[in-house]
Amino acid sequence: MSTSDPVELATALMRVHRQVRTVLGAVARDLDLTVQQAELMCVLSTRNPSFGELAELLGCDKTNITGLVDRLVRRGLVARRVDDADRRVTRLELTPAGAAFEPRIKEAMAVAVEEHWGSLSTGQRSALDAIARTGSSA
Amino acid sequence: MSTSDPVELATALMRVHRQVRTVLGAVARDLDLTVQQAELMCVLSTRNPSFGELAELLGCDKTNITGLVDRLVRRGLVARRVDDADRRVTRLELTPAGAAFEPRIKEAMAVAVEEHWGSLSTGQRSALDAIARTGSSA
DNA sequence: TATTGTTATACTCTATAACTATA
DNA sequence: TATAGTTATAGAGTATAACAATA
Repeated sequence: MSTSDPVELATALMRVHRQVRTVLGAVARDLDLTVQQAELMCVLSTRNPSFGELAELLGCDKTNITGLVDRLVRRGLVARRVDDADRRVTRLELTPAGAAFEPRIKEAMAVAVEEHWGSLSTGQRSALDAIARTGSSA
Repeated sequence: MSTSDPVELATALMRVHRQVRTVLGAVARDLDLTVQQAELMCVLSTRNPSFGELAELLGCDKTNITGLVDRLVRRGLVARRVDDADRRVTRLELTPAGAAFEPRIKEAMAVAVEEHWGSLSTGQRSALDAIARTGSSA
């Protein structure tokens, strides 16, 4: 069990990725959201990114952000706001309805996550926290 | 920084999920695969799951497995095999070409992952390993 | 009758290329 | 000329419902 083997690190990350995806998918569906919509909502709770930044945060091409945002705008959860400093840039923000809804996503995720990973020790949780902060600016 | 807060645990997992998705997406695209195709290939390296088990492992409906598998069959990477004990069941296996290809996915992921998370300590890596094994049978 | 995999359908996500508006 | 967001397009992933084969 050589935990410093890069392939094992990759395997573990892929495994966690699959598991989180499954849990998040179920939670999102219960809230009538897709995984990507849920992720975007949660990102907005701490930032007002441009569309290009959103593409980087969500790991997809910028052209996909338009439609993704459109569907959430149609539901009244997010709103576009032109950047005053550079009018080419559009920033995204939660509407009041979106700001009220976003904590429900995280809380539903928290409940589901505790069912699967509730037995993790404090040390393991802080390690996960470090991993989450290490990866990149995302 | 109360790492035992369930919402923080959920937030960290969602963050890792997004980051891994971004990295895996880029790696998969380089190998002319989608994220789901790459995940399926890696799952097959240690199992020969039924289609129902695959759906659970990948966190999607069983009806999606048919098309996902079809595209990999068309590329000669995987093969269906009817279960002798229960002929309703189809099990999936890597072809020789698929078995030769699968390690390249994990190695490419390992290289990319080391770029992002290479600074993790041994303790953090083994914590991640525990998290990956805790979630479920997946 | 119940279960496994498939098909049909509709919608969402995805990248590539070409476009508009702004810088 | 370069950059941010949009549109058009084609392909892949997604769930729901209905179906065929097997148990």
